[in-house]
Amino acid sequence: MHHTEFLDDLRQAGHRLTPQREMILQVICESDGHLTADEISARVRKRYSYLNKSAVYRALELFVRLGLVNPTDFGQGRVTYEMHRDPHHHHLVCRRCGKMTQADADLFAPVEKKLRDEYAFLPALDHFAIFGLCQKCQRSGAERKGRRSGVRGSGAEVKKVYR
Amino acid sequence: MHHTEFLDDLRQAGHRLTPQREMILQVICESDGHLTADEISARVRKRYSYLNKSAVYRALELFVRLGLVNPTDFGQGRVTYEMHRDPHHHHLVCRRCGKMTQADADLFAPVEKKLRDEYAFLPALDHFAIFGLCQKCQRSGAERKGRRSGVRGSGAEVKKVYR
DNA sequence: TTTCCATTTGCAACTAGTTGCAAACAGGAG
DNA sequence: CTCCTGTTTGCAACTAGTTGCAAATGGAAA
Repeated sequence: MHHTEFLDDLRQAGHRLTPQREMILQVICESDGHLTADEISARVRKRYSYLNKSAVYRALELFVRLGLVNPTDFGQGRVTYEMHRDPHHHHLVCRRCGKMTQADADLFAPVEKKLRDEYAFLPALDHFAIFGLCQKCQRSGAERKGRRSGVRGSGAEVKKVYR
Repeated sequence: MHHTEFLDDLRQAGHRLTPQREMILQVICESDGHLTADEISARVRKRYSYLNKSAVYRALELFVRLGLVNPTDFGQGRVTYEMHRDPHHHHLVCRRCGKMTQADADLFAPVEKKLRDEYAFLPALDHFAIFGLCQKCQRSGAERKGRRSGVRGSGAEVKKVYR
């Protein structure tokens, strides 16, 4: 998959093909991992004199809107981006050891069905980062120090930023 | 439910009961909606001379960790907080008109089961904000302007920050 | 009641990301 | 090829949130 494949997508959708956008897309396309906005800037600037950070964020926003790129927030205080590739996947992130694994695209199929059928809501359930405990950390952790009443909380600690 | 109920929770968990923490918890407890960190600061300061923003963020992080408070990121560039109350709920947010509705706590039950059984992963699936299109906006929108290949994308636009 | 120390606060400097606006420019029309 | 206009960029100032550190303090122990 070469980034030039996508350049027509841009123009066809009525957007302009600027060198900044092309370089940014190229950099993301050449990487097979998750890149932060800052990493993308750095890589582009190796080849292209200067590039403003607003342009990077605005280009990323556009690519995400067009479905070319997927953003993921792993809760490290910065969002990462990767090319959208099929088949889709979700990320399972262990809150204790940080280990990351992948889960199938169809994980949320029953949720999607329920939301459509019972709530008449068409959800966007692409590509989530799901926090929790991996197998190893479930075993090692004694953690659940019971609370006075069983009322509050499902138990799992919920970290800050999620969507 | 009065905020003093929770003060023992703090101490029992080995944390100190400071006036800042008490006032912050009280403010969240007295509100039945979602408050931003800034709104919380403002409300506390009406009663308590001064309060630093670091203290607010650190207190909120603690309350979230203890399961007293739920954070939600509605994608407006700031996280909101509310008391954790049972029964639980999730938020459905329309990406076009912004309308917000609630969904049942058990929405993710099948996902949780699958992750436990097939991935040996214990997820924290409390209290999500799910983006998509509400019934009205599904009807009104012609939007899906077909793409060259059916390959990429589930269709739904994925906004920036999600977890 | 006083002492003590780990925890917590305030502060200031920092990072990630956003926004409004003027200048630059992609790309279509003449 | 040149002109034109709406789009996009660069910039600077801004917001939300984080971090390291010194000073203050909750609360346990003497």
